[in-house]
Amino acid sequence: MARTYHHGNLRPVLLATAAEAIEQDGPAALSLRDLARRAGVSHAAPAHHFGDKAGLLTALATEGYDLLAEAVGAADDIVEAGLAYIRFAVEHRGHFEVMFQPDLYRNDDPDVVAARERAGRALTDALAALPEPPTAKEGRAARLAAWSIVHGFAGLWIGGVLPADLGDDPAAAARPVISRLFQ
Amino acid sequence: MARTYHHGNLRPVLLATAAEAIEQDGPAALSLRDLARRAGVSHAAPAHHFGDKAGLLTALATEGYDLLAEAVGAADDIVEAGLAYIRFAVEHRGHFEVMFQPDLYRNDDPDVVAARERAGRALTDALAALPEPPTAKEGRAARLAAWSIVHGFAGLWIGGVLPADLGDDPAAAARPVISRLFQ
DNA sequence: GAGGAAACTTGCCACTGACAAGATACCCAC
DNA sequence: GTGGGTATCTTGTCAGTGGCAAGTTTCCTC
Repeated sequence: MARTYHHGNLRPVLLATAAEAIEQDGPAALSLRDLARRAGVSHAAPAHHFGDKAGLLTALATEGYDLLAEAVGAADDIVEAGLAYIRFAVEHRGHFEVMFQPDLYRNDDPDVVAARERAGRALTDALAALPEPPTAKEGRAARLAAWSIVHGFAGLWIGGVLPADLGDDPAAAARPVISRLFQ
Repeated sequence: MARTYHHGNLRPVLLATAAEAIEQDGPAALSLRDLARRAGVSHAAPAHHFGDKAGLLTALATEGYDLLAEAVGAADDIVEAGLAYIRFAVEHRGHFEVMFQPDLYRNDDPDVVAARERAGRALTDALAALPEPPTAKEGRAARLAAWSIVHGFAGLWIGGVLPADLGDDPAAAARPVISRLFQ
């Protein structure tokens, strides 16, 4: 691949490299100049596509919510949807860490808001299989409980505070845990 | 309060200011030099007490785990312990955000490891009130489920992705949610 | 009150994000 | 095809940051 003046595919490459870098060193250590170096472009090239650092992370969060919606939507069982959520968080840790840290990006950006709503719908749909709750209030509590338990397990797993003898398969470790909520 | 060469109380002041700053702008935006300015000392003063930025955040995480252990330990009911966890996360958001982002600090520092274990014991103790599980495996799943649901709710609340009409009292909003797990 | 340690300062360097201005390649109307 | 407009990328610069080294001031102990 000859180096031309135009990279031609810079935006997605930067996003992918950013996700990888965050996965390794966390969002705080992310450097736009490092991304540019890895992509073989000048230090100011990222700014053209994303404006600034927050812009890049906004795009990354948007991509993350869409990936999450896809992953959860593909599950056909309620527990499987929860495990898909956890699998997404661990396999796309870079995206996940950004998504739920609103200080890192423009939380109210229209694109990210729309993507977040799509993901929210996918989660709600997955929970539609639950027995119809007696009141709307209880229905909401049930949805929040399900979301909380999978989000919490994912966060703890990523946070590195869980005992090491849980193994290295988060879905396998999570199954008996989240099953306690749906019985 | 006359300005003397020796600040005299710099370490705790820096920790408190750091927690405040992180609460406002997130851990990524934290600047040691800004902390030093706010405390009225030179830009290199923080390094004396903490070595480097990771050292300061290590101390902050340690303090956070101790505060968490205290908060959870003071609750006498299992649901109350969960709500105390969530209240801690929201009221000490600065500590909380650092604690579960291992990339930010020295995760294996002896002090922070010890504090983390103290907090873990406090959580386990709070769960001792649960009915004795038939197997050790189920007992662990129950503990992880409880930890996950409160940790997840706290993370979602802080992440700013929960619907706004939940109000502004996280404990009140969380009670019906986490109660679903203990019934 | 002397000596040594602790607390803090000044000065410096490499790196970063953001901005401005310029260079190059692409693409569409004609 | 070609000329002009535009998207893409580069070079240059600036203030701010973290970390290190060396120096200064205060405290504390014997």
